[in-house]
Amino acid sequence: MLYKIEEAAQTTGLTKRAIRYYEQIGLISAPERTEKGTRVYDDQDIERLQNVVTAKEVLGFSLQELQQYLDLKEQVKTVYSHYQSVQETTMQHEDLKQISDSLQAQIDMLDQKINQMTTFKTEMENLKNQADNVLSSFNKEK
Amino acid sequence: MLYKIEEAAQTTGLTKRAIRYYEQIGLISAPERTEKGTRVYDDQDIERLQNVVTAKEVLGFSLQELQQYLDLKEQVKTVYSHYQSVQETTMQHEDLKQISDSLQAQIDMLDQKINQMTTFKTEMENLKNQADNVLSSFNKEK
DNA sequence: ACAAAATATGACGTTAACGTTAAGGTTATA
DNA sequence: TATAACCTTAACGTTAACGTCATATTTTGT
Repeated sequence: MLYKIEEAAQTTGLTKRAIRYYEQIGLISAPERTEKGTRVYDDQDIERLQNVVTAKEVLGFSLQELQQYLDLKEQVKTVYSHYQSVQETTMQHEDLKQISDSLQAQIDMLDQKINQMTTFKTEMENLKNQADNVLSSFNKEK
Repeated sequence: MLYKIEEAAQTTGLTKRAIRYYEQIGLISAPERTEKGTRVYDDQDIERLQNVVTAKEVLGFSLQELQQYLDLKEQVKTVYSHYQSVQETTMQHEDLKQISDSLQAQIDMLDQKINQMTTFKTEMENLKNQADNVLSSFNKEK
């Protein structure tokens, strides 16, 4: 399936302006264009956009941070797809270790956030129980 | 222990400007002042500041959203502490149900985010394994 | 084929969340 | 006690992340 920017906006929940902006700052790669310059998005493009939206919402990253996060993912995929010829490329042992370390840092950070969120959630659940207690004692008195 | 704004900034990782700004927009309550107007923070103040910082980082909320989140918590605490006299106050059954529903909405949202984050984490772990695989095959060849 | 609707590229506007500087009071310390 | 280091408010500056025209092309429905 192919989509123009309006449909892309609808399905991702972004505005057209935001999509163009993301393209402009390099957060997403430029999609194909028609002969005369109209942007055309395929399913993979849409999927990536969705991914960006979700990551932004969930991780609470700025677009810059998001950029780095996505770049890191891209790097690993590149490395892995060129796996066989990796010795011949400019990819150095050091670079790979760098990537691995960055990934570990991201994992640790996610872990921390997940733990903190779980704590918040527990707190909220306690609060809700308190509220519901008051509510039920309310109902008894009727 | 009592702190002036500089120390409060150091221990929370915020800037002095940010702390004053948070007070200004009502995100945190105004601390005590000395005779001549210097802000003085006690341990509870600091703890609340820390809480704000963590919540902002982890939840990725805007200060407005954070405001509502904190207000909700405050509401429940107020309700619960006035529990016995709740019938005599202006607190209506409807209001309580409203609060309970808001809390549930927050809980659901946290749950979604936790799930998504866990997904992201798993993805990162897979990527790291890939990177480490390449690394170890690198080492074997030496 | 032509009007209406959608798209493209500027360019300026807006809001949140502070940063920074200025001009004064205050507190600590040598 | 003076003076450096810190505090205060006020006001203007800055950056990110778009919103909102404006103007020109393109695409689409009839």
